[in-house]
Amino acid sequence: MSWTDERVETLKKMWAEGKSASQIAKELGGVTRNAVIGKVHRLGLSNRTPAGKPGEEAPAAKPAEDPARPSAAAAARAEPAARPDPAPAEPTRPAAAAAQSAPAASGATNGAAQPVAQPPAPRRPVPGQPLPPQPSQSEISEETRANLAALEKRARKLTLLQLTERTCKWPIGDPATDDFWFCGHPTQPGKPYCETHVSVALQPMSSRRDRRSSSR
DNA sequence: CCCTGATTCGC
DNA sequence: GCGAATCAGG
Repeated sequence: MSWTDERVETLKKMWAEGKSASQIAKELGGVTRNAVIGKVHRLGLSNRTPAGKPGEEAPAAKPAEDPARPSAAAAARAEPAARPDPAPAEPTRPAAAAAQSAPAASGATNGAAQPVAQPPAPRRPVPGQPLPPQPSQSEISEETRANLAALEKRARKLTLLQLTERTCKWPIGDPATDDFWFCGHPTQPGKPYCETHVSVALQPMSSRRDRRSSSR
């Protein structure tokens, strides 16, 4: 793969937007983040990270870093309440993450899975009242729920910025407060969540398999 | 460990 | 010019 004018332009645009080299590399395809970084340097557009290397002068400005990030809290608080997919690292193409995870999960299982469970985002762990009445808690077994509770306590408490393809993106806590983080445990290959959260996010087709065989 | 960008150097 | 290998910080 070569650096066509088009690809270079995409590179420039994304780099200016504060995208990381690995993100750009994935977007372009056919190149590694090293290639992207190398190209960035050859193009002359460099200064971006304050923590680059010692022995150099102190950077003057750090643009595109903040303006692209602060939407993290907003995006996180808006999405997870409705759907267990905060679309963490793709502000440009929110549909990409969903389109990527959903089919992958449904195809990986038995071809019959659908996002049904909702993350416990709006819930708050209150001492003395750990489990308020929740009639619409889907069809998650008590065992699984206990499993989740235990898992959340062991969460790595990753921030939005630390999420990658291999960190579980299950939101935990209340996005409106700072009691909010992401599970962060290793994901199942090709899936957005860890094994436990995959089991609650992507449930197999409903428990009703009774078919009235009219024929005969 | 995971991530990030920076630099080097053989191609 | 290119980018893998390596380095270095978080």
